[in-house]
Amino acid sequence: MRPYCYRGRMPRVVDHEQRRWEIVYALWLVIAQHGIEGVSLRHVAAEAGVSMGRIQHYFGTKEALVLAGCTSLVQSAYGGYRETADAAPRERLLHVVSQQIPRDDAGRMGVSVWYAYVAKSINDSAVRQVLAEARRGAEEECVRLIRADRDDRADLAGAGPGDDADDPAALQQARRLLALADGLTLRVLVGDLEPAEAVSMLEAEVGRL
Amino acid sequence: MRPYCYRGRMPRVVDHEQRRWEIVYALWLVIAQHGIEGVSLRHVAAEAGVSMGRIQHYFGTKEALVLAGCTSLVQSAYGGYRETADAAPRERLLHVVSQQIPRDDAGRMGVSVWYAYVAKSINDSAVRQVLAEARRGAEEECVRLIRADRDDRADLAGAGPGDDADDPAALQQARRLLALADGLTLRVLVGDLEPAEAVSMLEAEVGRL
DNA sequence: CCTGTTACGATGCGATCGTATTGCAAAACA
DNA sequence: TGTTTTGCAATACGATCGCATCGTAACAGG
Repeated sequence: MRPYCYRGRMPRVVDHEQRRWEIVYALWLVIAQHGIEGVSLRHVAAEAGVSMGRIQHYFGTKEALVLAGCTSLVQSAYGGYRETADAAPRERLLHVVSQQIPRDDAGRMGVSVWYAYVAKSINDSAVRQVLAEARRGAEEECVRLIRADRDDRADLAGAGPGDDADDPAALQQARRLLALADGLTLRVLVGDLEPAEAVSMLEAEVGRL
Repeated sequence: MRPYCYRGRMPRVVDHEQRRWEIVYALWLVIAQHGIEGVSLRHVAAEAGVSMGRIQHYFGTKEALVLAGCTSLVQSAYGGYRETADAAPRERLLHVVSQQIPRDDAGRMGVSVWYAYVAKSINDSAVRQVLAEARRGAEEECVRLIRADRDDRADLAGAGPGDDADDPAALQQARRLLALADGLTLRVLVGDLEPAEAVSMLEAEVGRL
């Protein structure tokens, strides 16, 4: 996002990514505490301890800031998933569906922000596209994990992997798991359900594959 | 909510409930189209074709109006459920969990508004209490329906009803069904899932009880 | 040192917000 | 026919909003 003709000149060197991240994190705090309604450039600036001018400099408009907060949230979740790369498919599957269950205050904040964006996505097409892409990615990854897990167990039984055509059974399983995880997450978030119970329900569901 | 010493004097007779409902319906339209962020007294007044003064007269403050829209939404859903009073438990159960799946534009509007309130409930304790009470009611009703359905089938097999102690199995089934319905509803709402597929998944889930 | 570019704080503007206030028309009662 | 009470439209007000603009400090290259 530099000027079109960047040739190495950059006075006043600062870490742009660091600055942007500080502001996005403050944005998340504001959303978690006051909802998306409570987001104003002044509030975010105060929470981050910076001036409004800085936010304008790095994000331009409020809409761009809010959207950047959404993409950062998605990428942060994806980063957490990649750290499980060397686990068994079944463990990774359980991580995908139960990672969002809020267990501590940090988790509560993340999932509060996520739900705020979900609601916003109903009326905001840019946010909707970001979340739709993330959901499609999660769905496809779940399908892969379900098939990998099934193949693992088929190998134990001496059979080869199934056909590679699209797998409606696995797709439906994935959708069911993810939808169930979303619903349980909400109930934990509003205090209607204990985190442990939600996780154990998801474990049971994954175990029945 | 009349003056404390009402003795039948009431000039300028109007139907208060009708007036309130017109305003609440306009509020729902605004929420469905622009989200809760887009709610302002002026917008709602314009959508309802009335003056701001009337909204102030009937609801006082914006916060009270938004909360009234929430309780009206809950009661409207409850009214829809009571119309199924003379159906079999299993049919009623399917209605409870699949009624919120949006099938037409009216359904989409209702569930958009509902999701907006869900997100708001994270930071608004009054809304949270209304939704929590509704959720608890739905959960208890589902438990009743699941047990009634089970007893029906036990009667066919010649056995009596089970014990009346709290039923952890039925409770967990109810929670799982409702959470799954919430997650599927969201996916249909944002266009990631066809309504028919969501309903058929819920039918399969209810059928496996 | 000089010049150019970047980073960003400070400030101002017009729009919009929720709400308090005011005033008046219509209807019930005296 | 007043009088009173209600229903509501109109408007005024102060706060807050997003954003544009301006000024300047910091630094790189010449």
